[in-house]
Amino acid sequence: MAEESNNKFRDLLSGFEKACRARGLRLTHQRLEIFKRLAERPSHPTAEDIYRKVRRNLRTISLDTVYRTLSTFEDHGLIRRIQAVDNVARFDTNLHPHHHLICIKCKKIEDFYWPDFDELAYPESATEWGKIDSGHVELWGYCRKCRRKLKKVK
Amino acid sequence: MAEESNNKFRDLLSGFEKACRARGLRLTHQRLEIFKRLAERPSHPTAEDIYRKVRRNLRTISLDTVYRTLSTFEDHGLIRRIQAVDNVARFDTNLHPHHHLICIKCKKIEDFYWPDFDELAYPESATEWGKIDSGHVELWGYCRKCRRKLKKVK
DNA sequence: GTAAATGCAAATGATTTGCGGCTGG
DNA sequence: CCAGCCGCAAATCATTTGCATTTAC
Repeated sequence: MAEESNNKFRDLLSGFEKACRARGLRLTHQRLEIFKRLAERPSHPTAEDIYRKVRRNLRTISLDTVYRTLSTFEDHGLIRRIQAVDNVARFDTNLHPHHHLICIKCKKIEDFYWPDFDELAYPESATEWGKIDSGHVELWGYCRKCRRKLKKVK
Repeated sequence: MAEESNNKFRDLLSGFEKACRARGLRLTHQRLEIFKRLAERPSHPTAEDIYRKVRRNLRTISLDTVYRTLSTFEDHGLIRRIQAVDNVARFDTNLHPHHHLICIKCKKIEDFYWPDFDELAYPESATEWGKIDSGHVELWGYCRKCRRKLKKVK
């Protein structure tokens, strides 16, 4: 249980429990386990990824519970859904405002921060459209690893 | 055929034909029809949307041909795929650099332009990641129509 | 005790694929 | 002519849903 030694992890967990109580969400084993696996690493797992991880500790959990739980978490603003590539939803536990780098080749998604963008005022065409809630950037390109591979082929 | 009277449309079409020839893509009725229906309006149709439209002129076309054709067009950079909401791919025929406004409620996607963003230099964290090809912004919020509805409920 | 959450199995919906026949170049 | 394309039907893959049972509070 390397996780227990991690203060940040414990904070996330107690924050999660508080948020659930505040919203009347029941603290089930399944939800706790899913949240833990989400919080332990800032990756962008699919529902299947989470399912595989969670199953190690909760042998009987079902995939549809994972789907339902992820949707619930999303509805309550505890996680963010990324629907950018390959028709598979990925989930982002990084709730700080941030942006995504997506590799055209390997489809991996990485987070990055961009203060200059965050400070930019939205253009009129956007504010006229309606009430903007949030904005984020997707940068598409070739990650270092895939670039290296492409060069070899040439 | 209102389309024939439209010069912009004719230019798009002849550009398309030229691009196909240059790439060795056969100019089939299906491809032409699909391209025409895509080019006639700058919306963000799904494969189904296109299929319904194209069927009016090409009664025997099949949905899988539409899927295949859209993928082919995408591979050749003739259209852009938008995978942002609801697990349905939408296709964008606007090839000029632009960005998207997405309504949280009705999920409609609208284009907008943002020169200030386009001029912004990518941050170091991004350029270090790899070679960036393109960048675009998604702004999420409530469009005017949905906002009006929400206010009524309150 | 009771509403909410889960597990199971089956349904759904978008997208893809194998294959035999058609057709543009 | 013949590789590339198409239509058809069936498969696949992610995600959702109905329902009976279990569980957190």
